[in-house]
Amino acid sequence: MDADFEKPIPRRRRGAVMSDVGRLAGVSHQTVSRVINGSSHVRPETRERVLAAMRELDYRPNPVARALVTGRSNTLGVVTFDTTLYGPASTLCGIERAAHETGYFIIVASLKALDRSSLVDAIDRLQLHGVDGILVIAPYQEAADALADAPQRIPIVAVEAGPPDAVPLVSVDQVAGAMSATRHLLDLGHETVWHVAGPRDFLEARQRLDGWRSTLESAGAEVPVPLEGDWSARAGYDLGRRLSRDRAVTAVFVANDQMALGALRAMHEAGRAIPDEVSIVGFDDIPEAPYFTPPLTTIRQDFDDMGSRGVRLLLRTIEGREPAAPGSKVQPDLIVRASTTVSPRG
Amino acid sequence: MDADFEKPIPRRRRGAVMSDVGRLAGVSHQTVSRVINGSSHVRPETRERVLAAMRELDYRPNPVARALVTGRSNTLGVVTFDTTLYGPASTLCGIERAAHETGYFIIVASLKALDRSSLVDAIDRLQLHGVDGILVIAPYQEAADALADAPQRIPIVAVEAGPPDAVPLVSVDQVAGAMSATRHLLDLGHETVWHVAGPRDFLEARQRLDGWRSTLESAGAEVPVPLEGDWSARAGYDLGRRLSRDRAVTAVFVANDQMALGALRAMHEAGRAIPDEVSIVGFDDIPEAPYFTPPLTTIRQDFDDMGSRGVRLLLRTIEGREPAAPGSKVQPDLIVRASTTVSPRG
DNA sequence: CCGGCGGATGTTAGCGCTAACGCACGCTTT
DNA sequence: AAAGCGTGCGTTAGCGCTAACATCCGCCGG
Repeated sequence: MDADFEKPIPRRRRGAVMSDVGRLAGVSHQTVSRVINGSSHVRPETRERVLAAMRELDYRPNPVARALVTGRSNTLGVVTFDTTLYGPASTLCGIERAAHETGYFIIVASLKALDRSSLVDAIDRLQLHGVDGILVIAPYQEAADALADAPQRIPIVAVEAGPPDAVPLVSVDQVAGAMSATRHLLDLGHETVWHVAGPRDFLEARQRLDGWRSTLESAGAEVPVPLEGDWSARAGYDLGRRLSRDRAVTAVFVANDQMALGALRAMHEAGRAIPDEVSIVGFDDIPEAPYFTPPLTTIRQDFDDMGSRGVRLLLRTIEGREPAAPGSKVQPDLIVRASTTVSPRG
Repeated sequence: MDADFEKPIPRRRRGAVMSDVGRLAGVSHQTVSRVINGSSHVRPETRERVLAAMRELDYRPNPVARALVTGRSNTLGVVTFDTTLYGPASTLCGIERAAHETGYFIIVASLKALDRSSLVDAIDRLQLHGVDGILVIAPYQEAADALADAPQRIPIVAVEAGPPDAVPLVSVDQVAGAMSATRHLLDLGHETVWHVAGPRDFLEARQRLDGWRSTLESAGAEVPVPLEGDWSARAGYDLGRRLSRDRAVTAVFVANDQMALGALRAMHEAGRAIPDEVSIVGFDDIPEAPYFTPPLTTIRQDFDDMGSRGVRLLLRTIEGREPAAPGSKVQPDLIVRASTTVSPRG
């Protein structure tokens, strides 16, 4: 007993805790807490002493303990599905950067399957883990549906694509992008434009398809049957071969740059000159696009920016300002390079 | 007092907690804890009742509270530096997948600067946040140095590259990869092989450089002055233009596929036929490499696998089996495609 | 001269969980 | 039959922090 009493210093395996700081500064742990949380009711002199003690002990508050009591963790959850695709990967990167700048951590939950239960499950797990808000990068129909009727106990923002009105959404205007790609080709004198679409369960793929179709229709051009790929260069190649056999094809709008690369390759192998015989437009403007053979005309999406805008929106919601901000939609840019030119029949 | 006694149900804003489950099952909250943690000292019948109560209340344990008391969080930290590069992005993806499969969460801290303090800082923040272990993807010299003398209170594993012996390392044998690339070119009859290297502060860039140089030296070939790029297609293009002006250049080993793409483009523009006049080998085997013009001969690295092996190693260390496993090094594969052929002077 | 008020601080309760011990019970051992 | 021991639970302390209240003190007006 006495022995215990003689050594009041409980040697911790971890760093100093709040009461250690308090003891050294001659105040209670609560005053230390006040200093940390910027309470105004602390005498400047006391504050200084506490700050000095914190420095001396190299004290850092324990976020886990704080999270337990406040229910807030300074952590944002991100639900994503396939981080190797250029879009999601860049978006994630932008999110991370933006979160980091505002002092938040990012915790990632990736989906194993594309069904609704796995999306709900991921949101659930993140929530349980104490995140303050969630960003969802899951631009396909199932996810959007699931998101629309998921129980939302904490703020959620969808990035890239999502259900129309259920949650705030930060996205690029896919329809407008597809329209300007198609219009660009039409303006070059092509009678019509073929389309290599993305997987039909991807919202973006559908929107690009819609933009393409409507532009063709309103221009009175024939609407060819669209082909459907899986975003990969391989799919673009396979589909490109099909297209290369049809001499009527002079212009193709491909739903992303990787598939466009494959298409470029297929055309080249088939002896179809690009852009002289066939013009091709991609979508995304990946960093490599200017170095394709030929350099690819494409639609630029700023994923990085989208990520950071998503974070800012989410943070605003969390901080309680806007209860349900509507989100925002950015216009993409057409980047004209060497893969498109006037129609050979013009 | 009596009023309080009458309403023992404290309506919670969040879900049920352990004692709610206990109350419903007619046991103490501790017994619920035992059931959850699989203690053997619970009667099967009691266990069933607890399980039923959990199901009825849709109870899920609070990981934050658990983390506070155990000091373990089922969360792994990942320190990364630029997730848009193919390598780190894929590795991160592999890590995420592997972690997810074993029930761990991933929390990401990306470095803003490439100096040592920011690496130490990132590790620190992750640690504070309660992660159980950390994976570092920071394949450049500064980071390796910082890692080597960082205070390691929790298990750390380096992935892709790191300090030789300070921490367990999971990596691909870069030197061997560079050697097989260079040897491939030499075997095709090229007198020597030029090199477009990565940034010199990247460990991988140096190792590839070393492998290239040593192969040339041991073959008695002349060692040209290597060029240094920043991994981007643009750099590959700029450097490729330089190389294209020198008619002596018939074989180039480029340190990654993106730069190789730029080099391909530059050669093409300069009218240098590939592979007939100039052969080019890349490194990484990104998914688009087979669709370049021409399809790129390259060295395949399995990043995804590396990520998951990193996680497994880390988990083994955390679980306390191997205290300091040495890590492992995988051999990369040479993938021969159409960008290389026999020397035009052969 | 005293009640009152508000600024600066301390004390007390938890947040939801696990660890450590306590204790009754039934069974074996000497 | 007394002592021992393992099983199946309950009780009690925290983990490190914040929120809410309690307390002290100096200064004001009535």
